Amino acid sequence: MAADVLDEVFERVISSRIFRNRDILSPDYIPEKLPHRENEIRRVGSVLAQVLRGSRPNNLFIYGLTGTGKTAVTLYVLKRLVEKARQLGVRVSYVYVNTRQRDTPYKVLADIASGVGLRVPFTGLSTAEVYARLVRALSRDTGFLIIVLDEVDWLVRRRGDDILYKLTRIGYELPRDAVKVSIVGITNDVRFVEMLDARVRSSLGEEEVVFPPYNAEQLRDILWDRAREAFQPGAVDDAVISYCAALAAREHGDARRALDLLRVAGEVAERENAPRVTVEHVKKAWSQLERDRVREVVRTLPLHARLVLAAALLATRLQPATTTGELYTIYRRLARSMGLEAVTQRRVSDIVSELDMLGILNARVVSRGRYGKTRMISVAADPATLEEVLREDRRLAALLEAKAV
DNA sequence: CATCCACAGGAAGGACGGGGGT
DNA sequence: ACCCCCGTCCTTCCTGTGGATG
Repeated sequence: MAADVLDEVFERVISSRIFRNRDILSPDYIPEKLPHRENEIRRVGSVLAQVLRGSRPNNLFIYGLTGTGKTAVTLYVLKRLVEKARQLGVRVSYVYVNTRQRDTPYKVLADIASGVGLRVPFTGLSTAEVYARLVRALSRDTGFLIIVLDEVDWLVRRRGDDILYKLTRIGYELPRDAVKVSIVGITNDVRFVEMLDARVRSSLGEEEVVFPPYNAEQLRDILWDRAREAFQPGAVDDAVISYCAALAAREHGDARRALDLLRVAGEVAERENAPRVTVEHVKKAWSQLERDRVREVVRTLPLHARLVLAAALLATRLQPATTTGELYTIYRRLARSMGLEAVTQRRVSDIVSELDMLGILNARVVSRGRYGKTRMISVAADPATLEEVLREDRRLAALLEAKAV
């Protein structure tokens, strides 16, 4: 009997009425065509193509909001460039590091090192030692190396621009006939340059390309482009695509979100054994994506951060926004009732900032004149989802049960 | 118009656990 | 075995500040 159930599942997956090739909608997929990014491809390409003439490309800075195709365009250009270079007998390689996931100087250097075939332990060495080894390895290398630092604003915000400075100067440490290194910095934050040391700024900003967000119409083109290959004929219609595009356009034209949305909508439809994807499926997908995101974030939060979150949740039951001081009072009460030593208000302030950056809380600084300067803190994520995730911890569930704040 | 609130947020550093090189 | 380094949380101490109030 169990076999019959499984057979049914297998059959459904194999002969999907929805998907033809789901991978085409995956976030890692680099498509052959990038609609509405022709100008950007041309600009990035003409900077990096200098290697084909045997000269080091200028360092390049790419700005644009999330999901505007910065990463896709960069990787697309590099992939094509490496192919072309090989035909011409030019040695070109590149290393891609997402500094949001690899958010310390050590990890970034270690990734670059392993990208050029150097084995580096993931901890234990000093950063200076990894740098020295990297320099040694590069000294023996020839050709061109392009280092892509994606979401580099995260790294700089948290760790400063020291490694950026070092990396932009790595060429001076190498023999003249060794590899020529170029840096491509990608950032979501336009004001990011202001955080940089003037020397880094001028070095990294030798060339700049700005990626404008997509509008709903462009998003539709992008979605259709992928949907045609990813879905079975007739499995999606224009209403579904337009709806995805509209939702994503509202989120500053984020194509990644749009594609995620479409993929998950397809998955929902498949699970329901529906003949095709509907707008309802997209709506479900939207909330599922949000839940996944919140769950993922909350799960990795340290205990006191979760307590702060619980405190914020309790506070919003009474009022839309809470000051830092009020939040701290509630938090302290929660901590004490759990028999925990409360962390300082300074620490809670940092936790709030982190939660704000993660999009779980909203915190904006306001001045209330005589009544001081503080932050008004509110819950940004869906409260019900948040509560559900927090309740996975039994002790927190008990705290959230309490009516009185 | 100066004052002064209630914090913001920078700087320095420490405890601790996970992991080196030699 | 020894000492070293890093990242994560956290503390302590600190200077800075927008604008209602007196």
